Amino acid sequence: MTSESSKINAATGPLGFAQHDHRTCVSGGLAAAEARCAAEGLRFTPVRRKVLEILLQDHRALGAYMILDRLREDGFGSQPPVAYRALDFLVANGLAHKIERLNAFIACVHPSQSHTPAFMICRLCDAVAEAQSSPARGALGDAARATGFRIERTVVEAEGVCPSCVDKADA
Amino acid sequence: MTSESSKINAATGPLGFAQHDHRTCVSGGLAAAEARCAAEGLRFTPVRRKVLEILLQDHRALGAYMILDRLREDGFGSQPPVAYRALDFLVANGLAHKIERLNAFIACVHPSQSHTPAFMICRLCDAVAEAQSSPARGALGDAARATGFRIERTVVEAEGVCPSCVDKADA
DNA sequence: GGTCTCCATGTGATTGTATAACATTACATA
DNA sequence: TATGTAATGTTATACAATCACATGGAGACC
Repeated sequence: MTSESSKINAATGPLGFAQHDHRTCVSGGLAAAEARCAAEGLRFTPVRRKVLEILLQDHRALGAYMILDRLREDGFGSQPPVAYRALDFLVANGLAHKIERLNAFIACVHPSQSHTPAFMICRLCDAVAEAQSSPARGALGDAARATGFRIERTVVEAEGVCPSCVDKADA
Repeated sequence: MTSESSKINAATGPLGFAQHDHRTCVSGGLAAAEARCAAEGLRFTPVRRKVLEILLQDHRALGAYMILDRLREDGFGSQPPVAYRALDFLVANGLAHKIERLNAFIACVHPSQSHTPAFMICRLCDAVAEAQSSPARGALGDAARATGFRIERTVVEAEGVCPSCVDKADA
């Protein structure tokens, strides 16, 4: 990673590219996950919790091996399957998302409701914001209906420049 | 690759999941690429041509190392950068697309016009159909405008079941 | 309490995807 | 012919993902 130093500081950076009190993101996210797992009889084990905590610390997508490094620092297993299994669990249960464009993962910002997420990825600072989408309502949905394709899942990711990087570029 | 045997035969399979005369796909695609490169002063070199030809043979996304194998068979260089550079050229000039969900590549079905493609990926037979999309007009565009995010490129991919696999499942 | 079973965790090894770094070749043109 | 540039080629390596198998703990059941 060559550009780590130019990245935003998550503690003061954007969530949905907006300023916010970042402390509540981690604690709130963990609490919400805990509640959801309890409600649905899922096992929110230490590794899974730790991985979600790691993801919640940044509004940015993390690669599996970055996560693995942090797991190792905290005394967890450090082989790839440890991270991938926890990530699979989190993604399967809507607590995290995979950003296909980056082959990387990010915590979900509203894990309570079921949703079809869309992402905005800043190519300058790597920040990622989650939005709602309903691709099945637009041109894609029309094409699917026309051909008889049955949509089960959609990936919607926009790459571009986030507001704060736009400002910096203009300045 | 475990599921090669269960895949459709491209020669009789769907394009946009519709039956068609597949012979014209390869020759027509190559001719269109040739014309476009000539018109824009791009160099349609032997490797680039071969890679496009390989992609045009299937309406399905091919991984880089699959492409590399076929390049080797035809006496081209067989190291990763050979394939990746040709693919970069094709993608940059709208002659092919990357399917992020699959980390794989597919020939563009209408390379003449500039467009924002969307893809429908069949999880049963791996066929991929290209459609149009205009994500900036929907919920994602609203979110981007609301936050000030400047969209430069979008990835829209739907995973599901294509019409012919739906039929087989029902039968 | 025992012990069985299931699931999660852990490890080592392997496969697949992508790029960095650098040497060489092909070609246009001055 | 000399020169600049784009394309090709090679080696090596980083990053992403999965396979196969061993271990261990939590809860169900007797």
